[in-house]
Amino acid sequence: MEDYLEAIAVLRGEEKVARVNGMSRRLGVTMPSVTSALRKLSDRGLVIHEKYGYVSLTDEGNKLAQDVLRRHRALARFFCEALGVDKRTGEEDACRIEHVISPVSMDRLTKFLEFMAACPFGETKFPETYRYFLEHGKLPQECLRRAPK
Amino acid sequence: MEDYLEAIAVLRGEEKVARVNGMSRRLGVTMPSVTSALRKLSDRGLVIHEKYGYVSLTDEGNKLAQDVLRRHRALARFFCEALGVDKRTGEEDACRIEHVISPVSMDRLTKFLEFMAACPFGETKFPETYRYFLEHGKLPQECLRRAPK
DNA sequence: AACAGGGGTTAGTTAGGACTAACAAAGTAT
DNA sequence: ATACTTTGTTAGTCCTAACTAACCCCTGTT
Repeated sequence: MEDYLEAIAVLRGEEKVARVNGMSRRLGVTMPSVTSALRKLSDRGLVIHEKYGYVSLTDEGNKLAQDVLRRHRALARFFCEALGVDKRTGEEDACRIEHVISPVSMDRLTKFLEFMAACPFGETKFPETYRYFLEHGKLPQECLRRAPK
Repeated sequence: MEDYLEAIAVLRGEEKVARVNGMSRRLGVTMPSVTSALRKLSDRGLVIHEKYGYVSLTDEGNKLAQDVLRRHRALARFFCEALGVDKRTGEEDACRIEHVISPVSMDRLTKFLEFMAACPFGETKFPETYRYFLEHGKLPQECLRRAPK
């Protein structure tokens, strides 16, 4: 179901509106599958979908969708940028993992990306400095000192 | 299904033999679920299971189980040791992700762990040095030189 | 105004994977 | 040897999430 929410959010961003057909193609499922998913999501108060019309998200649905997207993007970045996996594969893995990873691990992974970004010149002691970063939310003094500007 | 194979391999390691009851408790499912899974796996030639008897793996089943275990252990190590996730959560995430991660990403993750382990004093330029490590299978000269012995 | 054709829906199926209830085999104790 | 307990199995049900086939809406063309 999260996939459907995510697809709606992305389509509305890319093409202004989300329709059954677009979702169907994006998700690689048939239109009846989309229709039935939308009915369920509508029952749960997450999407708005009047018959034969456009699809949009309720506030609650949007919150969920944005959260999935956040996870997706972080995972994709991790695989592609950090681990050097090709974009296609990284995206696919993000798509599957985003639904099963725990909040705790997700949080750590996000922090790891921040840590990488924060590291002056990419130089660091890993995982020692990362541990410090986790605890204090910033790099240790001696690490920052090495980075003028 | 991979979970069942994995459970058999682990139980045979821990308690010498795998039985339905043990698998049931380890996997958190009822015994009928185990029985029915075993029938399927047996049909596919992956496990050997005579009624009311012990459960074991065929060569092919064992190969698959060992592969899942390898993935599981690498993922758990990554979450726990690299990212600093608590053991419990790391294990749970490994359990779920091991079934959906692509071979490519799994390979990179494994390499990342090797990279971490190989890094003298844990000091490195990430991700630059990691990229070098990926390409050449070892740390660059100037990095090794800093590590006497 | 009729009518194609694409988008959308409904109805009905299938497959996987879990569950409960009830029964059968094995093991253990008296 | 028999009765009880534990372990396993069978049968039948449910739920989810996909699918196909067949039927609706809508719009643009002529």
